Amino acid sequence: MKKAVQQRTLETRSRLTSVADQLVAEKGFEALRIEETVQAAGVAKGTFFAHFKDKDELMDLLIGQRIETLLDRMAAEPAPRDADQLAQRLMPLVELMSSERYVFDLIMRRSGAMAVEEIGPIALSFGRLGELVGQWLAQGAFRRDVPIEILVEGVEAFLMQTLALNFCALHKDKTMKARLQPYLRAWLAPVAV
Amino acid sequence: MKKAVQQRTLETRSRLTSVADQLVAEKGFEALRIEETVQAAGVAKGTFFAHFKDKDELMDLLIGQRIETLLDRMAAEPAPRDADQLAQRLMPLVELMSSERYVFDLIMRRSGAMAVEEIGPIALSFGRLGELVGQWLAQGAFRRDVPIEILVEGVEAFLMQTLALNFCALHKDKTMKARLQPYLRAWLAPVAV
DNA sequence: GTCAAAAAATGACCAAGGTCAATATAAATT
DNA sequence: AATTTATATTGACCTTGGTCATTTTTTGAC
Repeated sequence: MKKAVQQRTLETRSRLTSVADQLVAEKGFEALRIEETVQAAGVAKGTFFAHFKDKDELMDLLIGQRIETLLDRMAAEPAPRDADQLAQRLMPLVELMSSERYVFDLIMRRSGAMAVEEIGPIALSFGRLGELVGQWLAQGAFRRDVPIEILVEGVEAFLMQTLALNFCALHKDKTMKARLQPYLRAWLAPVAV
Repeated sequence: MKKAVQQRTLETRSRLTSVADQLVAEKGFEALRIEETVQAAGVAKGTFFAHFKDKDELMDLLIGQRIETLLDRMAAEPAPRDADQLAQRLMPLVELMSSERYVFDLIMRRSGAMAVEEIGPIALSFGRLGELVGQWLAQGAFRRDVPIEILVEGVEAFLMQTLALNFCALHKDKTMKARLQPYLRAWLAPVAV
């Protein structure tokens, strides 16, 4: 049996991703061009597509990394105890996702995977986010009349709604925190039984 | 003052849209090609882009028309009186939006407009949907502790969540109605005060 | 060290959306 | 009817993501 993956492969791949990450840092995700990336990395275009299925897969990786970093920080702090604290805790993620329309669209496309083998970094990080939020909801003063799993999905739904409205001319007046808070309050408040 | 718009213009535009609509009916939205469309309509490619800013704008029009048709039917029936009836009423829309991944993505991109002059058929139809749902919520046995506007946005958020999960391998088991219902029950149920 | 097979890299090429200077047509003016 | 001006159409060309047969490099076996 031969060695499955060569050293060269790892180097090329890491060169591609780091170059791309650098270019994104300079000019944003939207502006990244594959041609530019491969030139800067010193490889041919075809090489790129031997390493990544398509442009989205690279973007998935780059954005997924950033989400993971945010999740690390979010998980390190003590659990939020009410809806407003939860909204507050989610703000770094909101900020990343609203930094560019392109980023939001890509996350929408990739946060759920059509097939198991398609699960990428973003989908994984959203799975992790769901677990984290689930733990918080189990601890704090939140409603208990609905399965936590459903509550978590609702939080994700409102997160997306907040972002979608952010890219909408008619709703530019409010800050995103001010938009997310009332949703989460109404969704998560303990219910008198 | 000169006649602003020529007869020829209307004819060309209508030929383009009807040909495209036909092609979509045959092969789906995803498979529509501009080149194919202009050939079938007997015009040059440039002509298409003199009539539509880009491919999305044509798709917006075609999908917007279908949504309007659904809304006509939905509005004609008596108001749903609880969350389950509301979920039921929304099913035709869910079905359209889940017919193709492409359709869902386009609606996500276009249901809110970045600028007022960008408001297209889909954004208009979603405005109309919001008003319709608002009227229903004002009539039925729904919670009153939250402004109706927020409730409506929540319904839209859960609609999108339901569809997003539908295109997700991990959640293929449930029907979309079965997924939408618990969200709307938990979101809209009257609250003891 | 040599050789065969597997893995990786290459770049010409393709697909499909989108642009624009040039051209053709229609409408208003004389 | 001729002329001018606004509007509509054209198609060659551009951009950019993506493909694939061919070539180069690496690796394991002898």
